[in-house]
Amino acid sequence: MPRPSRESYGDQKPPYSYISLTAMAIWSSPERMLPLSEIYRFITDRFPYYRRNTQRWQNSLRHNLSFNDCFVKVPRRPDRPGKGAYWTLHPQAFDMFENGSLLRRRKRFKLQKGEKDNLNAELAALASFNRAFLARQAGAVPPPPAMPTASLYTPPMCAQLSPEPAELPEVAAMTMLPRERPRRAFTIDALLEPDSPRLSPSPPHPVVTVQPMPRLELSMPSPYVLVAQRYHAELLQAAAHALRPCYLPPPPLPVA
DNA sequence: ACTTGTTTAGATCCCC
DNA sequence: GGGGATCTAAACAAGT
Repeated sequence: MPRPSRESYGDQKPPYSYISLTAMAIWSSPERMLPLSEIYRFITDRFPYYRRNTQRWQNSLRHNLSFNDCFVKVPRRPDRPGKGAYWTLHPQAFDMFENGSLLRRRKRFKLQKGEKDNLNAELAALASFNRAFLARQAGAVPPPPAMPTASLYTPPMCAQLSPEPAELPEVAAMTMLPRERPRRAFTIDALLEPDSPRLSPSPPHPVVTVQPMPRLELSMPSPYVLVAQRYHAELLQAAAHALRPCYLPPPPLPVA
């Protein structure tokens, strides 16, 4: 399929890849994770170009989410039912943009086979936990299985959890499309700089300030779970609260 | 029925 | 020119 010329973004199309746009959307959320529909909304809110031909670019975006290891699908919390999972960025993936630039990736982010297997196993276990949680809420007998992995809850990892979500950079006014490719670093935080009224007339050019990319500790174990950890912790709290009378300890199973 | 997610395929763009 | 990154299209399965 013919790809639009690189120059064609000049009139409308932003110079950012779908990966970049998705990363922006995810990064803009308080929990650093969003369902697909919210990612769509982020993009259409800020880039009028994407209000057209939605089927085309949304298909591409979904393809990117699935295809690229830099995006991690986190099962929904049982107390937040809805369609589709949440999507988050693999923390190590922040390193894949040159100098934090969203314009072009330095290198495709690829998990090692083992890493990917572990990740999938943990997320599958989490999804399984959620199903059991829901079943139990619905009155089913079997208690939720043990939480997915020790790695998520071992003290060193728990100690890294911040009590509150990381500060949210306000969503930037990004409704105006650049006429030419910016020549300076284009970081997620720069894009998400302090808000301005979203529906007010856009400035003639986007205001882009250069800020250092947040450097993440790449040495931390299971780095993808920074978001999932908080998610799990909340899940446990919710479970303990909602099911206190019967959740701890689980009733003994009837002996057949 | 519609949305979400996965996979495959083929094309262009861009850096080396 | 080769190879990686990106874009687009399409088919299909699964979930809501």
